Amino acid sequence: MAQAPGTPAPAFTTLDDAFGILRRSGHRVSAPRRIVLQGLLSAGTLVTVDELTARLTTESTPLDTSVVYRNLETLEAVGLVRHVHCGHGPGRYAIAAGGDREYLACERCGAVLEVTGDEIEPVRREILQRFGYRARFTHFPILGLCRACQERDAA
Amino acid sequence: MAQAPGTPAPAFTTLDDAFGILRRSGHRVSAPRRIVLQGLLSAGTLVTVDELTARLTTESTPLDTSVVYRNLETLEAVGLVRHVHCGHGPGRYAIAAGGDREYLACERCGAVLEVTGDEIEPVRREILQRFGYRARFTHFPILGLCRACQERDAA
DNA sequence: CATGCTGTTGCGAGCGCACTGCAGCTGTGG
DNA sequence: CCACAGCTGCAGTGCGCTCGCAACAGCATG
Repeated sequence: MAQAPGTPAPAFTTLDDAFGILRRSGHRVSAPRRIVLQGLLSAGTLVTVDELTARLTTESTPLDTSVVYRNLETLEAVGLVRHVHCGHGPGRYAIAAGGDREYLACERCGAVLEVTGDEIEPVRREILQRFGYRARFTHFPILGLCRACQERDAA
Repeated sequence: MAQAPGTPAPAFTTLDDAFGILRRSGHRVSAPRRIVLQGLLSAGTLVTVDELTARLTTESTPLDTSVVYRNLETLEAVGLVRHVHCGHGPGRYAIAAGGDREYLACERCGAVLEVTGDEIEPVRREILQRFGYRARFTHFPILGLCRACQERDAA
């Protein structure tokens, strides 16, 4: 239920919405910021900073990875973006559209399944009952084998 | 049920047992190897490479971190050691005593709860039923808040 | 529309963790 | 005791991410 640390879920629909949210929280709407947000929106899925930077650099002006990192951090702080760490390797970012999401990732093929807090609640309840831990898979997903990789294993 | 990738569970009881296992799998029992294994055994809990190196360097001869990494890798390959990644930060290593273990880690205080595969099976079953993923928490734990930190939050 | 404050950029440097290459050394089976 | 893998020790590399700082540019304000 709770969103990323100390942030409401804005659920913006247009880029201008997002820019408004940024301004209202005391941030500026700079060119790199616009580009990053737009790039993330058009990517649609989880992307790494390098992927995002590469994609956005070819399409327009050069873009520094440190700037991308800083912007993603800012965007995440106001709730427009979230990111997840799937096993080793770099973090993956996405637009925070609507409520919170929890993740399952495949250790073999890298597939990431995104589910809502409600869908995963029974799992969390099971864990809480048995071990007393209040689990969150918003930032560090459940890792394992997806169905396809299990079937590939069976063969 | 399955142990770390492609390895039986040796369940050694003494250091000499462990050395025998090493030799039988075509590895040598060198001084650093002995020291690392002994250090890990006497640590009792999950330790990082840096902690282990520091602890073992003061007690004896200098020890290179790359050697420690390589030895831990070898020891893990023969099933004497395992390691887990709790959130950000370095991996944590422990003696692989007996069957496989799965982990829950607290994002706030860093506490790590170690449970058996059997204990966590109901959780895995729930996940498999609902999402088709065969989850493993042997290498990447369930992250969340431990009981103590939840109570601290409530207050 | 001009001004100034302050958040942001761009660039280099740096950090933590982990891994690699290689020459020289050493445990081990014969 | 010997020879030959396997291992050590050291320096160096790579990746993901962060920081410092001077120059720049949104944005509120007059």
